[in-house]
Amino acid sequence: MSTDPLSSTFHALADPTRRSILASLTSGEKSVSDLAEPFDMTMPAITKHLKVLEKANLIERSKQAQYRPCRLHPEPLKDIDEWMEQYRIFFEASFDRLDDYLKEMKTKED
Amino acid sequence: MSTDPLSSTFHALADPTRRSILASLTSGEKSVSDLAEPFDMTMPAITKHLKVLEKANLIERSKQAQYRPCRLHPEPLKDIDEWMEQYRIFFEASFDRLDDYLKEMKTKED
DNA sequence: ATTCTATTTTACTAAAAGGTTAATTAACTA
DNA sequence: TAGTTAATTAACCTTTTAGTAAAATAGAAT
Repeated sequence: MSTDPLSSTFHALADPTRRSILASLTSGEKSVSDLAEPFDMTMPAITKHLKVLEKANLIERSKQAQYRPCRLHPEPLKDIDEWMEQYRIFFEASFDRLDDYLKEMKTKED
Repeated sequence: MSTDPLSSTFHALADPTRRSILASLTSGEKSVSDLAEPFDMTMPAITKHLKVLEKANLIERSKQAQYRPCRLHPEPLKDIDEWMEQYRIFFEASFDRLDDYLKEMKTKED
């Protein structure tokens, strides 16, 4: 896997378990066991998924007694949102707006 | 890699070469050789990257003589954009708006 | 001090990713 | 028809991923 931030973020999101963990964190901080509960998977597997999310900077961790709670760190999602910007014209555009855009491109060529 | 559409899309985007190929296609249809030109990589490697993009439905291909031109198919990006929706409150929100949101959540609990 | 609970680390596995070179296919060109 | 160009396939290699089971760590509770 490439190590640039955008690649790390996309990679972390390319797994349904990890996306589900993130969604679970939208309702607040959670322990590892809480996060693991919905999945038919051993704890070490969850630990690994959390490491991937942590390396992508999508979660932050702390310590409370023997717990290592996780919370959402949404900044990398903002970076993805900004990366998407260059494509919005292609998927958000009405045909009219795309047509305008293509005409604009042509004008710049002259 | 998981085979659900969102995972395929995120996986395809988790590589700088593939993101660069997509960006290159924003200026229109391109042949494989055209797409390969900026990279210090053999043609089979590019062919593989194109297959990943194609499986993720991010590009479409056609035939013109001995060429197999690619064009952008942006729909899966729209799906990502929609998936992001649930997180916008966390990364787009002013602190005030996030505060409102959290109060709203609390209200729902009662 | 011992035991229980929460989590991580280690060691191992199988499959997938991302690249290579060499061979192959397909269509144009002289 | 022979040769050239465009692209893919086949075979191979190395690293990473995603999981496991078993052992280790750390703090809480009895």
